[in-house]
Amino acid sequence: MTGQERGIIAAASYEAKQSGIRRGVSLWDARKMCQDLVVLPTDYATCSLYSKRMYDIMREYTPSVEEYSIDEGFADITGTRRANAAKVRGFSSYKGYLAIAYHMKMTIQRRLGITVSVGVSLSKTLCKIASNLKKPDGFVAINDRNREAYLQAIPIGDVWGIGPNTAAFLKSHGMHTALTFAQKPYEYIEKILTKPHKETWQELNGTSVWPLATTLRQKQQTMCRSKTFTPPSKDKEFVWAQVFKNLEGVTQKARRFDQAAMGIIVYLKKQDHRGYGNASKLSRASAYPNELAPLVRRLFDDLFEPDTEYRASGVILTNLVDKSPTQLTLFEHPLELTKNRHLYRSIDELRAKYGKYSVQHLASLPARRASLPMRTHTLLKGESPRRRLPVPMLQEVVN
DNA sequence: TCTGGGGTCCTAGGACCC
DNA sequence: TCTGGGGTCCTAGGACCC
Repeated sequence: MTGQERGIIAAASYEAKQSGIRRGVSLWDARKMCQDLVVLPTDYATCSLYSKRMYDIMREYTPSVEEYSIDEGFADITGTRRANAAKVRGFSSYKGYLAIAYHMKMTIQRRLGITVSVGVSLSKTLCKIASNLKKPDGFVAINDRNREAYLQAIPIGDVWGIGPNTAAFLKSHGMHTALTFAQKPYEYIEKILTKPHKETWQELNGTSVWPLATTLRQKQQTMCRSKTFTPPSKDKEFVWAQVFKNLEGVTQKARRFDQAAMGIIVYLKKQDHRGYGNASKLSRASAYPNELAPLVRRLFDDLFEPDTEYRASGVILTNLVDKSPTQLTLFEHPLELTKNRHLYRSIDELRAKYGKYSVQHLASLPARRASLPMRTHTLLKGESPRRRLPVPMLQEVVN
């Protein structure tokens, strides 16, 4: 089970799931459910190495592979029977496409030493259902003949793309299983649902409407940093420091990917768990907190209500663009921009070398102090870089 | 389920135009 | 006074996913 760093379970082992522990359960509750629970930190590096190897194997069978997430992908093997015939001949008693899928599953298992569950079917949604049926070592094919029998046993809320809201809505209309939903006439579905769920209906009925996304998305469209603070706070300057910390984090991430934002959203979460946001457009793309600070502060001031408890804050960079050739507007000073570029390149290098808390804007210190009382200072003193850190200069911009 | 963090896509409705 | 018909673009927020 992993999820140490966030206070909730990010992924649960099959043993843990037997005790009722699922993704999203708080660590507190999880420990209550299972006394000898083992919680591990997330090992992203190892996971992505295995992920890459798994996708490489899948591509040995077909070029049409979608890397849906780190541990879940789609492969379209339509039309590859001839190409794969020699490879899979005599390997199993399966024929045709099933023989290819089974060979793929067993090759992953043999080379990587992990089991995977495979679902073979007519659409992505049906494949999801099939692969979920016999985890962790499943091999299930859903075809026209057995489709209804399988769908009958699937609760409507377990269908990929049908979340809690739509599940409740469909139940109120008498649809409790994937089958009762899929069997409604399309004219009826069309009246009560919108595009995504109409498409889910088609996918459940064996019509594939979601093509595979076979090319990796090169750049993200938005980036976000958010943090829940415990306990919640009414203290405006504390909450502001949290916002600023998120601003630092999210702009650093953007710089790492050579992207910059044309828009920005500041949001705060109240005790009702709802987010309240304030958005603005930028005249020019930026990924520098000192440039963005005055604007972000204004957005924050407009948003913040006194005597209100806030439990989380976040900053979202929107309309991200490639940073490389920055277009200046008529009245901007190239000198300032160059200064910023050098300044933040140095800051990013220092952080890479001495840790992410080694350099930070004064404005976000109150937030850091609350969560990491000692570490900040130890790092600053212990590692003492020769040059003076440019932090005071940044603070002026903030205020 | 007293609920973390990081994303995507879709839609309703307002602003604005002819 | 109360007013048509049609279009586009943008934004806030909902819903969902891992």
